Amino acid sequence: MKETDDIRSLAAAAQQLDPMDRKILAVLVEDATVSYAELGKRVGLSAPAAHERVKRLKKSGAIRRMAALIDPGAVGKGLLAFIHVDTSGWGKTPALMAIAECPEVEEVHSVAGDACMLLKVRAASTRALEGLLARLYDTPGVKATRSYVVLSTYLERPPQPGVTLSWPVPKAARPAEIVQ
Amino acid sequence: MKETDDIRSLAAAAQQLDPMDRKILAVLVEDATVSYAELGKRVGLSAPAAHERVKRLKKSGAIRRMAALIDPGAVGKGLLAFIHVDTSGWGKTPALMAIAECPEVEEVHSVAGDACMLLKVRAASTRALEGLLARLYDTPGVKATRSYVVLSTYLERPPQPGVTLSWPVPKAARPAEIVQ
DNA sequence: ATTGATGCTTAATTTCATTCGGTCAGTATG
DNA sequence: CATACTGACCGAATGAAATTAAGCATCAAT
Repeated sequence: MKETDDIRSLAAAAQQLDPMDRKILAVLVEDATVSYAELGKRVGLSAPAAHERVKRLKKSGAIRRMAALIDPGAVGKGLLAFIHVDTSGWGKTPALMAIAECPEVEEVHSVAGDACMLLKVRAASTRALEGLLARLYDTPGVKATRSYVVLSTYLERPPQPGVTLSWPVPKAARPAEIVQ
Repeated sequence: MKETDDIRSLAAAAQQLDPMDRKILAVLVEDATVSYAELGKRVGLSAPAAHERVKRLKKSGAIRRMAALIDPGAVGKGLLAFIHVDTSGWGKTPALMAIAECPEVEEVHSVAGDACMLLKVRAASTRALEGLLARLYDTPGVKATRSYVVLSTYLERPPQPGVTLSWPVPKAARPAEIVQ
């Protein structure tokens, strides 16, 4: 039996995405409402085959879930901001993580660089943003915050399956090759 | 006829989300695969009524689209970074906007604060991130960049329909009330 | 060569989306 | 007030799509 490098085979098995899988992902990331017949037609497969692939992609975790992407403005959350949080000591305290329960908070990352934590926040108003900042400063360990309020958004999309294969050589940018 | 404040009625008509709409959005943001019968059951509506609501939410733009949310690791993009870009002059040049074509670039915002542009980038490796930075520095008008590489992500989700109604009064945090 | 596994196909079945009247409450209008 | 209109809902019916089933080709390993 060929049981080499089994250590990461669990992850590897789940990540073996052939070109067909990538094509399917590319379609579904853009529009998850296509019928399996239509999806199959676009990638060159029958409906049940496409269905089988999608089922596998879901089970493996490559597709986390199908979601409705809503217009923040429509739900009255027109203000977007990124907040850098400096903490004293280790940032990931339960008290700080608790803000993740606010529906305003969309992302929480720990980052390398001069900030400990980075938050993406979408609120109804500057008043609401102030409320969130007040809550942040109330949290033990929070030393300082720097807010970057978004003036306008030119691009915002979920993770894409595509990867740029060749980057331009510095000082001579030419069209980049893209896969999927 | 009651034609008061018609100026913003175009937007207003599209944003009149009653509590039922919010409930529907809350369900669909989490799982867009539920049947209309199931959706109706969860919000207290018949299948056709739920269907009608969703159709209206789509048409009004409150629901932008249904999308598959994929695991970045599964497609080999394990590196996430936020890049602040300082530009000389006005940031939104066609040359700078062109990087939006890279599938690595997920977000492009102009922000208030000490950075002109803010990018959210997901790449396969530090090598790929370097390639993107190289391309950035090749772009006319780009003065400097600061990269914040994400060490770990604790929360990452699409826009939520919910809004926090009452923020804790400073220096006395109590459980926040949340609608939907 | 034979077996087993994988991945596909077409065809059949079942579930669900969508359409179609018809009812009810609220609201303007004669 | 009564009437007509509008908007939102429901149950039933129809049509489309998801899902299952059965059979076939390819490939790897015995």
